[in-house]
Amino acid sequence: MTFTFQSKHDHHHCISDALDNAEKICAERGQRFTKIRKLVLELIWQSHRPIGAYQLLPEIKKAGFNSAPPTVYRAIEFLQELGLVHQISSLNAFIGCTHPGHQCSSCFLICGQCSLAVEVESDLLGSAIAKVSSEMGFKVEREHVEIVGKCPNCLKAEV
Amino acid sequence: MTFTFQSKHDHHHCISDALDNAEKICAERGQRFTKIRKLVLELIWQSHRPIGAYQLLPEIKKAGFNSAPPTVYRAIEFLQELGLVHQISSLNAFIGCTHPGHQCSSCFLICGQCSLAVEVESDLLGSAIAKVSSEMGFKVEREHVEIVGKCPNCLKAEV
DNA sequence: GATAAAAAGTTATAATATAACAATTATTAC
DNA sequence: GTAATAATTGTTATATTATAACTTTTTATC
Repeated sequence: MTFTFQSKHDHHHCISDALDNAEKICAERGQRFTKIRKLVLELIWQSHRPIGAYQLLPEIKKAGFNSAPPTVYRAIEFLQELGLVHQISSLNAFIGCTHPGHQCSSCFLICGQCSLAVEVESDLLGSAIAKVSSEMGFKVEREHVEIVGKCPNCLKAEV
Repeated sequence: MTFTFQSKHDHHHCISDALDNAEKICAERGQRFTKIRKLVLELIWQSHRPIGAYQLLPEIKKAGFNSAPPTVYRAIEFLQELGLVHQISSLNAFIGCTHPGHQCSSCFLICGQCSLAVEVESDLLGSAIAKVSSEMGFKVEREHVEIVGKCPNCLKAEV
């Protein structure tokens, strides 16, 4: 049921799933899922496109919160630490995690045209990284795998 | 002869190799390897650590060039387009390419402690990315694979 | 309810990157 | 060789992204 570039899907379901999941994970870890944190997560989940921190500020203001940068960065940091949000470094942007709690390696397929991004888990990828690292005597802590290209929708539209 | 976290190597050789290579690639492509471009490449190659654009500015000034940000960003952009330099997005930094001209997928192993970074080529990684992408109907254009962790030197020093 | 801890508000600023236009240098055509 | 053209670099200003430091408010604990 995860998003796979197919344009037809019930996105409200994506959002509510993400929020429910967050609620659960916060509870498990004894962390507070405050209004701002929830709002920021919801705003990040407004689409399957990575979104910049500053783009969230106006909406946060509309919702009646303080909308200075630290507000949104603090919420994002919190969400990242719980694995609910990922940073897409090459875009200076953030996206909701579609596999929260999973240990498996994942990568982001990011369309350079429409900006849609899909997170894909892959054991093959994980083992490739593990092999490369162990051969170098390197101990992996974090992985950032961002693949930029064209999504199937944009490829189809090209013809 | 590529750097692999082993601390003992003739780094002057790394630098001169990189500059020679750049010279050759520029010639092949009919591009001008100007003084600034050469200097910036040399400065980026001063170590095997990703370096920020602003860190280069003082050295550029010392060398008697204009040292406003556009100077260095333009040179970096040029070098990136020729595949001589890579951006490490997660650090907002740049590093010299150790496999210029190669088509193979590569990833960066970045030590979170000493900041040393090694670029490793891997067919296994390439095929994992190819598989994941093709399954999604996604056409790959660029890959950013950044693995953060601990290098063998820092692991050894830990005990 | 008092106390301590956590979170959010607030102000200021740091760090990174680019836009826009002018001046210079190199290349090409004649 | 010189004029015209293109490429590169200089320069000024500013946009974008992110964090530091301190205050106030809210929540949890005793």
